Amino acid sequence: MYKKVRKADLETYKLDDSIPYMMNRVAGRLNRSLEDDLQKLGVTFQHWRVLAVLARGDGISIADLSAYAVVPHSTLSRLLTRLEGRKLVQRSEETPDGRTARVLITPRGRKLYERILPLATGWRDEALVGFSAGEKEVLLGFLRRMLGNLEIR
Amino acid sequence: MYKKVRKADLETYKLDDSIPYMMNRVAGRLNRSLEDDLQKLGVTFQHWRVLAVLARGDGISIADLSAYAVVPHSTLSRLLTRLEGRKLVQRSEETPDGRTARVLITPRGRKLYERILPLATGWRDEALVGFSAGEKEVLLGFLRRMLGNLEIR
DNA sequence: AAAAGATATTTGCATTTGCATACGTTGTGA
DNA sequence: TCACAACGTATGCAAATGCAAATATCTTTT
Repeated sequence: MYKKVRKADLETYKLDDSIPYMMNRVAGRLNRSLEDDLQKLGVTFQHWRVLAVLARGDGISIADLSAYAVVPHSTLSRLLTRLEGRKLVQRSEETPDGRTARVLITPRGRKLYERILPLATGWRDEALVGFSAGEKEVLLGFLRRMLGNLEIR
Repeated sequence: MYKKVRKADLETYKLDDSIPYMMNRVAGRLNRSLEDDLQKLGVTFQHWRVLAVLARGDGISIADLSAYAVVPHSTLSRLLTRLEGRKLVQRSEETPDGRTARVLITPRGRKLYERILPLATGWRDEALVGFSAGEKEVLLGFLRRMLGNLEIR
């Protein structure tokens, strides 16, 4: 047995009132804006995501990186190979475990990250024009709670 | 001349404190969860997005659909061809303009939409556990403001 | 301690993606 | 009204994607 669509849902459901939809729209536009900037640097949005995660904390496994960067394992594996080819990241030699990888960001990668960061924060600020510090904090709190709710139990 | 990375930014910038990053994580997890459900129905998340937009309002152009569904034109064009093959949508014969298309959702497409809707709202509700009605309204307001800020001036 | 099961990553393969471009249609200025 | 710019959509092509399966390593069971 699966949930039936309640008639009320069907009638009242409006896309613009849907939080997931609106989040996708906002995130999508934000990502696309940054992507346009990144293209001039010969970088992909995915590249940026990986670099940003690694810049925060090096030496994590591909599985963890996959979760943080919101990219499937298989995609990430090849993405890393490409990034390694450009000397932006590096699969560490010394792993804690024969199967687990430790992905590191190179100085070159970190430099690129620092080059991109202001572009990213610029678009963030653009999106948040008119938001008070308090409002931003509330929004961040909401997002953290949502992520917590969705975390694997 | 381009903005320099302020040292403070570099030191204090934490990924978990980044609203765009957190939005991508939340949206990403939400999308992936729904994707798993959709796979069993032989449908893609992109299919759902298109159907959801069309269910709200038929007969829009591909350009508009592209904006609402957050999918590039070229991708959407072929996506529609596939959906048309499955009789879920239809490019209308009578267009207002020789170039502009009018995309319609078929009864079959609408039925599928109604089948999927409870799955989507289910994940939304899961993410919003513990949120009061007021909080949801505030969050939605934030998202609308952000989208407004990013709209082409 | 060998076999079976878990876990982490990679790879084969068919599909999808999106940039650049082409195509057909409509609007505009000389 | 004839060129020519602007617009909306489709397509060629190279690259990226992701599911499923393979590989390699570690863990548990018997």
